[in-house]
Amino acid sequence: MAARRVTLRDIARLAEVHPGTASRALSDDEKLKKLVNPETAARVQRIAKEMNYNPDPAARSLKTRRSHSVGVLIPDITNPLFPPIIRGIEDCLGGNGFVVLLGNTDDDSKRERMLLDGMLSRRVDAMILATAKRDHDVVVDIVAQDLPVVLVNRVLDNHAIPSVATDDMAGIRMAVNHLISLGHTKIAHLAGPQEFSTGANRIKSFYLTMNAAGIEVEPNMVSYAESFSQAEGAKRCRELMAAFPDVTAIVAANDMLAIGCYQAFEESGIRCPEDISIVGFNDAPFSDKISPPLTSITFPHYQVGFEAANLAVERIHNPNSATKVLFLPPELVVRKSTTAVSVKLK
Amino acid sequence: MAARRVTLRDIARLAEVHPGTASRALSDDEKLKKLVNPETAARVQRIAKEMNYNPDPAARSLKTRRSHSVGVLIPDITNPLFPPIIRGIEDCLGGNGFVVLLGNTDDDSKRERMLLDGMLSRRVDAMILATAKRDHDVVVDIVAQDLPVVLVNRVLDNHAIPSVATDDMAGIRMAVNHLISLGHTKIAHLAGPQEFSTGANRIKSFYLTMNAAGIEVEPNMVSYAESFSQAEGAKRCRELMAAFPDVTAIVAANDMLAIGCYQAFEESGIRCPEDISIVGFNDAPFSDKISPPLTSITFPHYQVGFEAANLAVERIHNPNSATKVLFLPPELVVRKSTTAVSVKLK
DNA sequence: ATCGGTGATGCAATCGGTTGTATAATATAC
DNA sequence: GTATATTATACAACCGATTGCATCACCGAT
Repeated sequence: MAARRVTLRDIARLAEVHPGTASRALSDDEKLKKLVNPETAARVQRIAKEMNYNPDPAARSLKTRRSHSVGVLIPDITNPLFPPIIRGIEDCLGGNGFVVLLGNTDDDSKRERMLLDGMLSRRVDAMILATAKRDHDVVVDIVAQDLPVVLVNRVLDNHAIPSVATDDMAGIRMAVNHLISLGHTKIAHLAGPQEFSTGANRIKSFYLTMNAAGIEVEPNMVSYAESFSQAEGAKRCRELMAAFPDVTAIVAANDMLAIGCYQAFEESGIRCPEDISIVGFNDAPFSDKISPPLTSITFPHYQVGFEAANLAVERIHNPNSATKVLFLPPELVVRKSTTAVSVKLK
Repeated sequence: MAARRVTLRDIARLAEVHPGTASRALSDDEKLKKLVNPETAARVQRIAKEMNYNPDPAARSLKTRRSHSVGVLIPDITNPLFPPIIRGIEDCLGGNGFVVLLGNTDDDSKRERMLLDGMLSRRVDAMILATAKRDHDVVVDIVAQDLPVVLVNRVLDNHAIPSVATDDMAGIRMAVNHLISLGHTKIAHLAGPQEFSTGANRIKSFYLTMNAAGIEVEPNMVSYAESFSQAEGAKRCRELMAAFPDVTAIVAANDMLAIGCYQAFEESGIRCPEDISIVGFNDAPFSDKISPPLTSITFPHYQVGFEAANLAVERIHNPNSATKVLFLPPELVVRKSTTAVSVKLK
């Protein structure tokens, strides 16, 4: 039946006040609200509730330039890393009366542009970017619009933008030190694509940690995957194993790459963890179910999303609030893919 | 800098026409557009493009009651079944100029209500419900508002609402027949919760298929899980194995339950597939990576989402279009968790 | 020359809240 | 008892696009 929506004028009429007064009585803004007599305000509020009044967001946003919505851009929701992050974002935002506009960019800047435009034109109150690329085109663009932005899962080198992420460097440090403590020294790194901050930070930390332990990294014992995919993992692992048969452990830049390695191991009859140990990164939801269960670096995905949304809300309410950069600690989850180094029988 | 947004009046001024004329020139509505002189229209359009004009959605939606956004309600994005569906929805919607408002209900009707209200008050043009519950409270509520609704991943018994899903019955039929063709006759069913249409349809199909094959299902050889979780799967599987040690195969209502069974098998030293075969449902992303890789029923998740969105768009443009109910075919993916029945050595 | 018709455009109301300013009513001060 | 604050409310413009209606120019027909 679609009964005509109840409007501010309706409740004003019932409360026998002017719409303007009614508006103030229902305002969240304390400054405005205290302009109206408490009794009148109470009456208006009661009637509004009785009538189940909901202000029209279009009308409101037309005047106020506020949409109570936040745009979220991620590479691909199909990547198991993102669902929990999104979930955190949505929970926080929803709790604050905001709604989430979601877009998948596929790391394609044309798509990203398009989605962003759509969101900007819909007057989102803030943007949360979970894209991991290191270029900041889009970011500066948004900043130029005076729109709050929060990065999630990555930070800018200069920490100029509010961000929430895990500490990639610390994570890799834990991974490497774990292997070292098991007696490994011939450790290879299967690095991710370098245009992602995650790929770049992890490789950096690998070198630093190895050096700190006094272990020299042989040239080419770090291999670069062109994507965070299983196929690339397998391919690079094959090359690595062929070039360095005496490697006893691999630090993979993420779980997908690690799983690709499993495949390469199997092909060449290498047993994991007996012959080689491997540790992943991200602790993807299935990492504990594969065989052998993968030792990995986990971090609180949900909280990362939640906190990012929190920062966004803070920024919306106070655009001049401090530019916080939050790192949530990673943790090492030891499973069955790593074990003490054994003397290889030739 | 936040340069003031360019408005319809701006381009009207530049094109030296009245805003009303400009509006018509830029309208998608052919009826309106042909009211204006083609030359004038072209000029207006050119200027609009040059000035990078974007109509304010708030203003537009205030007048037209259209928001060009669609609400999507799912139980939990963290459930691996949903990301590809969401992705399909977003791709289709985005291609049609709509934006997605996403909400996670956790199958909690209070949460669902809240999210729905938020979306309704934001004047979404349609709702897509991926919640699997069989009660239709929310649905009737939306229909009462004259708002297009599409169900995804489930259908109503009476097919009264446009929906897109896979054919649960056909899927289970394939699973059961696969086991039968491998020589199994002592087949148990680990059923899902019955308040979900998926749980209900799958159990029904199990009985039908077994009967059609002339195999009698022993009482209690169908066990009811209280949730689609690994823990429930393990628990029910233990009970089942204790009560029916001679069962040679299990049809699980979904992959999570099947994985729970793996755990139960391991506890009691039952080998899969040597001692027992098992089939899952959904083909979750990790089902091929676990050990043994799980035989499962797959269906085109992405397409299901895409088509659902398509239906929604169709409904938005023509509310009286036929109430389509689309079933996308499931497929059996045979992996290593099922094998020909072997004579058990006592 | 006049009229009806057609095509193109201008005009103005409208969608539903918000908010700066004016006004009225009451209280306080002298 | 008049002047001045103070408080509560009313008024009206406004956000930016849409659309029914009015208008006007120009056409061919009579």
